[in-house]
Amino acid sequence: MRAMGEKIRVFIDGKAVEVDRGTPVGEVLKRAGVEGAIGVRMGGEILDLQTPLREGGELKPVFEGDPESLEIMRHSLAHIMAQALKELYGTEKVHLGVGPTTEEGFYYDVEVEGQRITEEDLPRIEEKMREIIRRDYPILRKELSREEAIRLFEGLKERYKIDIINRIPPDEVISVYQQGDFVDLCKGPHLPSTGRAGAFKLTSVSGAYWLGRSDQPQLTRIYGIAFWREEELRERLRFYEEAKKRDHRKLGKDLEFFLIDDDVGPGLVIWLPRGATYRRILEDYWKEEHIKRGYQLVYTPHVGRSKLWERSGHLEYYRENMFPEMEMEGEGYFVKPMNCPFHIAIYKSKVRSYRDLPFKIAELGTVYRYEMSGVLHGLMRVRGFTQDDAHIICTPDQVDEVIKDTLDLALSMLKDFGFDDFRIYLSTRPEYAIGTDDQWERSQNALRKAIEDLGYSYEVDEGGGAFYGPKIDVKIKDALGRLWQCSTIQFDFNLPERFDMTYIGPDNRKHRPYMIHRAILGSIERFTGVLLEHYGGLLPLWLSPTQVRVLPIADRHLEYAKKVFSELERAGFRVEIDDREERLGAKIRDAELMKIPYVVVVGDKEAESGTISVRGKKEGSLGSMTVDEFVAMLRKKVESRE
RNA sequence: GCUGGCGUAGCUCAGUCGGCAGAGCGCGGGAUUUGUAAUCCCGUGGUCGCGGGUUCAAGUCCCGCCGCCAGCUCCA
Repeated sequence: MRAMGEKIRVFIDGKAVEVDRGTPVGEVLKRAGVEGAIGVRMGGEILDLQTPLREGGELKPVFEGDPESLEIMRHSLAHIMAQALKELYGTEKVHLGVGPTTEEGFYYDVEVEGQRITEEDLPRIEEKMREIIRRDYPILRKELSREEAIRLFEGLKERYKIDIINRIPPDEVISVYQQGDFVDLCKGPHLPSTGRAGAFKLTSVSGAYWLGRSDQPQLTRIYGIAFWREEELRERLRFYEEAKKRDHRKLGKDLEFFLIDDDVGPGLVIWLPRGATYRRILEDYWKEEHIKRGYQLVYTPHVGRSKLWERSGHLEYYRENMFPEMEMEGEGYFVKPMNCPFHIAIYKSKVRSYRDLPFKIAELGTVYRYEMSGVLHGLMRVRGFTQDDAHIICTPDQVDEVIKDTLDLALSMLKDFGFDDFRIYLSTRPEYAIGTDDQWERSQNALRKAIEDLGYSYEVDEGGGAFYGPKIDVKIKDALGRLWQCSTIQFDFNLPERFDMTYIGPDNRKHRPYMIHRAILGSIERFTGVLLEHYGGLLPLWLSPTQVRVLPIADRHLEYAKKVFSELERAGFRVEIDDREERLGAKIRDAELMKIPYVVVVGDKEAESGTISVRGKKEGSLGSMTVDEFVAMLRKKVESRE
């Protein structure tokens, strides 16, 4: 394999070294006088010390603690876990799938014959892993021919590994890594020895399909997280504990925002008075912003005739996501999974001139979709939800302007809610697509230009668009850092054709318009879930269902409390009064637990001087002030959406 | 839908080996009139998710279903 005598040049920290082609990276580093590295970065690739260097180039040594080093260490931990499983359950009983790294750790997909691995087994597996780490096996790399590799893994009864080998392109090197008597098919990179592994913990067990396909067998996926230092690991575990408290499902219950009732049905949300108050404020704001931007607001029905969904193509392409058909007077109806056909009916109700475009209609449209029971998740993934939907119909010339305006609206609304950490994705033409090249090019350019003009960075999902058009998605993070799609701006070259939508141009002839679907919050439900987690339940003042709670200290202060209460109410705030016979401490505690932004305490002192004592959930005690001063402070915060 | 785990009072949870279904909070009544995160006393509250089975006896063991949780697959 190694062509003797052939030299390659590498550069390390600006220093040039000449070595034989095929010299292991570790040897190369030693030659360059670099010590203590556990691998190198070469271009986009991370290579470990065991890997023979095939080409010259720039090498960046990777040391413990570098971000790339975690990748190497976590990868080795996956192998150590696999070895532990083999030792615990028998080499021939454990069949390995894949064992990659994740953002915080690693997992391995395995099949253990005749055994069910549960979370109770994890401590035992961890113990065995620590033992393997203590044994400090050197981790050796070997390169094999395809035949040798297949023979090796047939002997080990590793059917999934053979499956992988058969998928490796013919020109790629097949490598295995060995530690002790454990051998695994693997590209690497790995630590020099098992003893170098850092702090880890196995966190959960779940099922995962082989190759990610539901027609393939399901393996057991064991997850772990890993860091170099014990302290970092503990901090991460603490973060998960904290995140549990921020879970919108818990907050939704504690703060009395919403309810999902078993008798009503899974994935169907009931908005309780406090949640409904918040939602009303949100919807009012949403409507105002849309009217400002020239949208017309509409309402459309929740069901529509089967033949409408036939024409729209939903029955052909979307039926498995729809609630089943119902029948009435010999006619079929479906509950709507989308609002588009209704909005199109509005567009088509009149002859439209180019002078009427862009035509922008918006609706908080409640749709119902069948989602598999296993995917339902609080407010984030439900079966009935309200999209903040809009459709924009415009001429080809207006596309740039329309998209820019739409993206600007989307991002400025997200910012009003306090989100500035979002990710923007541009999805382009897939292999199978309808529409002309000109349409695709024009719309993809419009999308790209809008993002760039507004000065945002984005990722391109090449070929990730729908068959009927390209799109921009904006995703925001929940408490655990999981991304949820909220905003979407999507071209549609399909429906205008299907519904024969037209406008009359300046040439007095019919033309086909461009149509854009878009949602900004995505759905009120999901957005609320993300918002609750983002703020840990303490919503900004303008969105808080109760903004102020007035707490009289004793019965005799009730009259003055009521006066303060009505002054605040008259000033336009959402106020409550806690007139229970409880101690102040208890009333404060309850207000804190309900995450009420401000409480106003009134007792003898305040009644006498005509003031109030203010305590903010975030700020703590703010001392005494007049109601007018307090109102001015609140107004400022509401206006700035603080 | 799949794999694994879980389901006990309105909420959070305990219930050992199969042997009388519990606590705190809440809620109702009473006492207390209170100054920045829980006042005290008394009372109230159960189809142990649903249905079947084993057993003298099932919250507990077995089977089926429903729901929830984690992940897979899929999506706003």
